[in-house]
Amino acid sequence: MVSARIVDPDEGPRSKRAAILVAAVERFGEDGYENTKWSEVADRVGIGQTALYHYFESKAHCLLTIMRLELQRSHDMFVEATAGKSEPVEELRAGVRTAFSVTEQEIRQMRILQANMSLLATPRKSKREETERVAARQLVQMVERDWTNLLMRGMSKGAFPVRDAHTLGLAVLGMIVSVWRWYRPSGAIPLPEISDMIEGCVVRMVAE
Amino acid sequence: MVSARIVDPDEGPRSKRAAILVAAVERFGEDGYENTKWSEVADRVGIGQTALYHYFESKAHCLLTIMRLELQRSHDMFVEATAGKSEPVEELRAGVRTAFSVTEQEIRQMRILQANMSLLATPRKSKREETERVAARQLVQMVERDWTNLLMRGMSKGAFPVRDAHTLGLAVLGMIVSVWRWYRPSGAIPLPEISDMIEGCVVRMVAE
DNA sequence: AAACAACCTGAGTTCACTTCAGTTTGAATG
DNA sequence: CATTCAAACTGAAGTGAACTCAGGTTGTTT
Repeated sequence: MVSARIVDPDEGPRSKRAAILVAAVERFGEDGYENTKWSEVADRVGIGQTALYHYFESKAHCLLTIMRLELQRSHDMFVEATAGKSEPVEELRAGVRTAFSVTEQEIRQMRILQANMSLLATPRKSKREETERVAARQLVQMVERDWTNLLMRGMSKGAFPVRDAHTLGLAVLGMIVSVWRWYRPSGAIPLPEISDMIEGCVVRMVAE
Repeated sequence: MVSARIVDPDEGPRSKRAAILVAAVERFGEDGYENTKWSEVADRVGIGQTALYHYFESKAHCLLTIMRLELQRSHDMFVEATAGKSEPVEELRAGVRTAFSVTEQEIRQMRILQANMSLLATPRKSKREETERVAARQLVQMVERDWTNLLMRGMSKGAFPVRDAHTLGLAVLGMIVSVWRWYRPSGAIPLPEISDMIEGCVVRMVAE
């Protein structure tokens, strides 16, 4: 089940939290966060608008939760995919490939994450929102460090020419995530082709 | 003068349009569009909130205008910088270098553009907003075509290996503009260094 | 069946953006 | 110098979507 990913452990049996997150991902992903009325999400779940506040402190709190969960997933997938690879170039390729091994739901989550990244910059007034924001921010840094560390390992092993690993990592990551700004499943180019193209680009950028 | 760039030809002598745009770029660029109150922009210019509506139909109309102007500038600079270069690799390098030859005001404009790109996806209700949106959208496509055409020229001349020029162009462009998400003039790495790093990455990506 | 927490609701509030119904300013004209 | 006119501006009122409040309902647990 698609929603299984975004179920948190400590939820009551009649909780609609997961359903709200799924509905919000759909609406925020298709029409954008600002363009989506919070009450539309309630309608889609089949509850009144005010019931949403039983689960999330605000519309922004829901958005931040979606972003945090997606960042957590991205980080976990990266670690899982690159673990146990001894050859730096293979590790690099694996990192790129997992970034594009995603379901349609996850594509929407990536799109939401990219479109609202700047939300993580400024502090939130309410406590629960701020908690999610800080968590998301740390995960962003963790993902950046994932890439930086991968590059540094390759450089120290002599597999990659020595360059500023941090800036190079941000460039690689920036190129990968920029895809979610324009890619649509209905588009002309299938995702595996894009993945191969980016993989080649990243290898040439880093290893030559 | 910095504001000279964003003065339109047909303005009365006491018009505050340019001053509003400058103030809006500052505020939207520092705190973000959503985080900035429209009335704060009025305060900074030294007029009442309602006076803003003499120049812009809405807060969004002002934002779209800023984005359109920045896209126009980016396109014009690209064309100017790459014209007359006969060597594809030199043309490529020139394209990257001009992308990073920017003032602090222009950095803020790029940041605003990147952060609110998704606004261009859905139609606007009011006429003047929609006009700006469509113009901005066409300029985005023009900038994408600028890069695609540059790459195709290099491929047909045999200077670059043949690849899908459109996807490759989007990847190059995506990597370049992703810098404006994290770069701050106060940061540790100076912009010329970042420019050199990206220039090298792009050349390896495209020409090898 | 009593108690309790989880879950939900309609009515009302707030805040920023926006509209309205005019007023002021200053340059051009007779 | 007075008149005219459009550009520029204003305070007060309106709007809509996010949010709060003061309770009501439901299902589980003891």
